[in-house]
Amino acid sequence: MPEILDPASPKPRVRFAPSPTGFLHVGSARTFIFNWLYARHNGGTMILRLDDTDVERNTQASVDSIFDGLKWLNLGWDEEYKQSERMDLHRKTAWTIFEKGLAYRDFTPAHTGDAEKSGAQGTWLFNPGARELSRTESDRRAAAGEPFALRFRVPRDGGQLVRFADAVYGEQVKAAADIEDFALLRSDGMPTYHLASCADDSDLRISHIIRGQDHLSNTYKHILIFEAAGCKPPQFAHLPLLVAPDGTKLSKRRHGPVVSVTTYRDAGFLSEAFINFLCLLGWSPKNDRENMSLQELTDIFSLEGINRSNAVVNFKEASVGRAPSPADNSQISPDVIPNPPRVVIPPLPHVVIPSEARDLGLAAAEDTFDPKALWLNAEHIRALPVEELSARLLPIVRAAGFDVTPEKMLRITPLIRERIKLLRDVLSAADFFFVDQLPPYDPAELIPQKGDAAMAMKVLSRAREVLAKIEFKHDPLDQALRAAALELGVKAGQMFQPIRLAVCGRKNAPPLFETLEVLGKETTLARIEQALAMTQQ
RNA sequence: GGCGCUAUCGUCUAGGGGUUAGGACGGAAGAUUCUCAAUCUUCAAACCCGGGUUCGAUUCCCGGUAGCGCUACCA
Repeated sequence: MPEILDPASPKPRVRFAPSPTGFLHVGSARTFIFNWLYARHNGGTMILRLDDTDVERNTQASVDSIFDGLKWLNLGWDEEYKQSERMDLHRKTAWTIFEKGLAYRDFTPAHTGDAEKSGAQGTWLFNPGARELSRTESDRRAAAGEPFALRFRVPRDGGQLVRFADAVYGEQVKAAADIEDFALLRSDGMPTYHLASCADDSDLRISHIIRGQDHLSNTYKHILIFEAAGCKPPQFAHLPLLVAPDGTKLSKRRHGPVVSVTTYRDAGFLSEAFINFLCLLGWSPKNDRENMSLQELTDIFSLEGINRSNAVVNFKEASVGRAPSPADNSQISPDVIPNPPRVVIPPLPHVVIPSEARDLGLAAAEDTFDPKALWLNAEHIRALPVEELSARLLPIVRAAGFDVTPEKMLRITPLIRERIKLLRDVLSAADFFFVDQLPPYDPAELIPQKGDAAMAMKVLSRAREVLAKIEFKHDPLDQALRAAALELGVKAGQMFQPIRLAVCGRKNAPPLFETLEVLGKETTLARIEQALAMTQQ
């Protein structure tokens, strides 16, 4: 419940007001973040309000999805409301406007749709005759039970102008004559978005409305409502839209799950990196800083840094886990599906055969997201203390079916920390630490650069001897294996590479000595043994 | 169709009447290391078009074009 604040308080009150008609997408998430940042920067209040006045399209699944996404963002909010529980207020506001003569009943049946829309020339402003209906006539028909919508009586003459100052887009002016008589109440008595939104913003004493630019032209209507209701309009700040690489607005149908916040979560983004990334779209600190912590963002965020042109989220379209579509032939529109299918999950190492396939699986996920988001995520991963990163990795590894102790994970983490861009990459980057049995690999890969099968044999058998009798610590391993290489007359690289392959099952892996140290003598020797057996065939 | 908003490298952006138009991601090349990654160095890459104002416009003004938004008893 709202705390009672001094109405003259300089502390801003902002709100994020999603309508639960689809999953939380990245554009909405950014709006939430900017509101939150503004509130926190100024010591204000962040309000979450579910704008659920469209009973037809609202779904509980969507509400869940929005909370899912916001929970992951982990920013929190101070107050929470649901518009559907405040309809008395909305209606009261509507009738107040009506009593002032600034709204009228329109008994015209609702537009049935696109029929006239396609062929429409010019702009529809109001239904003929409705505006002029006398109050007594209007009251009589209403009393007789005739359905009507309540419409705002937009001033039609005198060349009136509606104006407001937008913190981002500057002074905005529009001729009232160009604004249609929009509805306040539907014929079923339900408030419309415009009415409910303004009534609530005023009642909740919202000081700043920070929202998508798609509402810029709606704002004139809102100004009209605020004024008709006798309220002072809040400050407005419209945000440039986030669009897809093709320039169109983000949509699940067209662009797939990449537009959903939960996709980023499931792919292994750190929420702080995701937030950082979103902040850089349409806003700039103007000092070339890019990699920023939440605290830094909070400290330097300001409305002045917001720019006016749309920003593209540079993802690769539809390369991410396309809906398993033909299977689910649900009739609901794709935009309404609350939790889109997850990203292609890199196949589990112990299931997959060729290492190329593994790499491809990973590449698919990485190619999907905006490269900058990936880079920032990698930066944030590296900035995390090892303990923290390890703790975040562990549940992912376990969920993939590997039994790893926190202690072992903590030893593995420093080895892969600079090699992963997404948390999920741990599965492909550290797979060989988790499995008992390495997936099969081509024995030909054991052959070192500028070497042959004989050299591989020679190196591996020598390694087997040497490793059997030394301590598995970085320095001794380093010295012993280099010495062995010297004895055998091969280059260090030619010595290390067959061992790496035998032990990791692939060519690219973390540094050898650290790896052996974590893997331990027993596993290492067993894998070298296996490799030797393979080269013999 | 009407009304509105926007326009700097591929992408995110800084800048602003005179600049070698800056940074970042991504790309390319090189250095480095036992591979990969990380790191470092270097390179390629942009002011939508046309008028006007001005000694001088990428910057200011107008027009065009393009993109986007609104134009519902959706939000």
